[in-house]
Amino acid sequence: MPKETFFNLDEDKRNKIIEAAKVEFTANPLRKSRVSNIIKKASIPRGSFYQYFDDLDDLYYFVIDDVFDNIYKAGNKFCDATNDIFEFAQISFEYDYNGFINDMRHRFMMNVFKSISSNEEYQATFRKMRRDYILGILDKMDLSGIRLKKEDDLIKMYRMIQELKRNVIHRAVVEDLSKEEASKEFGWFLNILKNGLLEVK
Amino acid sequence: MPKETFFNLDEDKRNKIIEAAKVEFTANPLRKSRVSNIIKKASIPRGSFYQYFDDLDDLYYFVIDDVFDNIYKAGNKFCDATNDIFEFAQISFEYDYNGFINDMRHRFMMNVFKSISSNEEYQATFRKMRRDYILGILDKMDLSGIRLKKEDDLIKMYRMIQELKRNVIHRAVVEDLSKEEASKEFGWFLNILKNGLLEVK
DNA sequence: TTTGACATATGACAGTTTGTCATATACTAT
DNA sequence: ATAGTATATGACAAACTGTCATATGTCAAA
Repeated sequence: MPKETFFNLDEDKRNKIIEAAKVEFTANPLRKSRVSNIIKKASIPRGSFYQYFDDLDDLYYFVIDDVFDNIYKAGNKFCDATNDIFEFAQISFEYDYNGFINDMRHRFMMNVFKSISSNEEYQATFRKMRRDYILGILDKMDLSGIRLKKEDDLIKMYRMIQELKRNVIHRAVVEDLSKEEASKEFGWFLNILKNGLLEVK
Repeated sequence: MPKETFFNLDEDKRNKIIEAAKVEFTANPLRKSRVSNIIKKASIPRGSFYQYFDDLDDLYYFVIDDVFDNIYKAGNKFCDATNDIFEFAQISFEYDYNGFINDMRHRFMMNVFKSISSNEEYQATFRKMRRDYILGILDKMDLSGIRLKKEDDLIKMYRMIQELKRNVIHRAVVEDLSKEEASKEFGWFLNILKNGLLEVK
C-alpha cells in the first residue's frame, strides 16, 4: 500500500504519478517496468518515489486495483436494471468487457493478464496438446447422464471443471485451507455444476 | 522456450539448473528472483545461462509448466478409477491438492499464485469490503427461484459468477475474442450454472 | 592424424537499475 | 521567531543484466 505521504500529495501530482505508471505498465509487463521510467515521466526525483511507495510492486498493485475497482463498480451499477441475477450478470459482463478491452486499456490488461499465466507460446502449445488429452479422458467416462452432447461443449465443460479446481487450489494455497476444507468447497461447486442453481419445479 | 542448447545438455546438468531455479523461485517471487543466484547455485557461468535461455522469464515459465504438468498428469491417472466424471474430478482434486501443497512445493506455489493477484494485504481488504458490497447487490435481486438460501451460499454463488466472468474476460483479452463471442461464451457458462450439467429426468 | 566447420563455454565488462541517505527545504503550531 | 515535524532531492554504492570476444570441445571428411 502506498505510504501516507503519497495520499497527502495534492491530487494533480498524485494523478500525474498514476498516469505515468499506467503508461509504463501499458508499455511493459511488470517485470520489465522500471521505476526510472516512471519518475522521468512524472518528473519527480528518485528519492520521492521511495517516499511514496515501498517499491514498484506497491505502485503496481495500487494501480491495477484502482483500474479493476473502477470497471467493476461501473459494471455493477446495472444491478438496478433488473432483478434477475443471471440477466444482471450478462448485462454487466458486456459492460465489463468494454471496460477491459477499450482501446486505451487493452494493452494494459494484456500485460496484467499475461503476467498471470505463461506466455502465449506456451499457452498455444498447451491448448493444442490439451484437446486430444481431454478427449482421451472423456472417452473413459460415462457421459450418458450429461445434458451436453457436442464434443466442443464437453471440452468446455471439462475446462470449466478444471478451472474451478484451479481456482479452489489457488485459494487453498493463498488462504491456507486444509485439504478437507478445500475438498468440501470444491464438492460444493461441483454440486452446483451438476444440479444447477435454479430451483427444481 | 529454452534454446536447443539447453536440451542438448546432459540430463544431470539440466536437472541441476532446474533444481537451482526451483530453489530461487521458491525463495522469491519472479520479480525478486535473480539470474545471478541461479547460476551461482548451479555453478554455471553467466554466459552459459544466456546460451540456454532468453532470459529469466524463459526459465521461469519452463519450470512452472513442468511442475503443473507433472501434477496434473499425476492427478489425471485416476481417470481409470471411475467413469463418473464428477467423482473423477473430486478424486483428482485431492491428489492435485497434495501435489500443490506438499511441504516442498507450498512456498513455490505460493509465489506462483501470488504473482497472479494482488498481494495479501490488498486481497484481505478487498474481501472484507466485498462481502457487504455483494450483499447489497443480492438484496436487489429476486432470489426466489434459486435453490440456495443461506447467505454464505449465495455469496459463494455470486463469487462463482464473478470468477467465471473474470475468466472469460481474461481469455477475451489474451485470445482476442470479440465482444459477441465472449458474451456468448459467458452466456453458455451461465446457462450451465442455472440448469446444471445433468440430464433432467 | 589433421583439418575445418560448427557448437558450446567462459568471464570480463559496459550500461542500467535499485534503494538509501545526508542534506535542503517547506510547513505548522506555539 | 523558533522548534519540531514532514517532505524533497539527487548523488551514490551495490547489485544486476545481457553481450561479446575469446577459448574450448566435437565430429566428420580428407
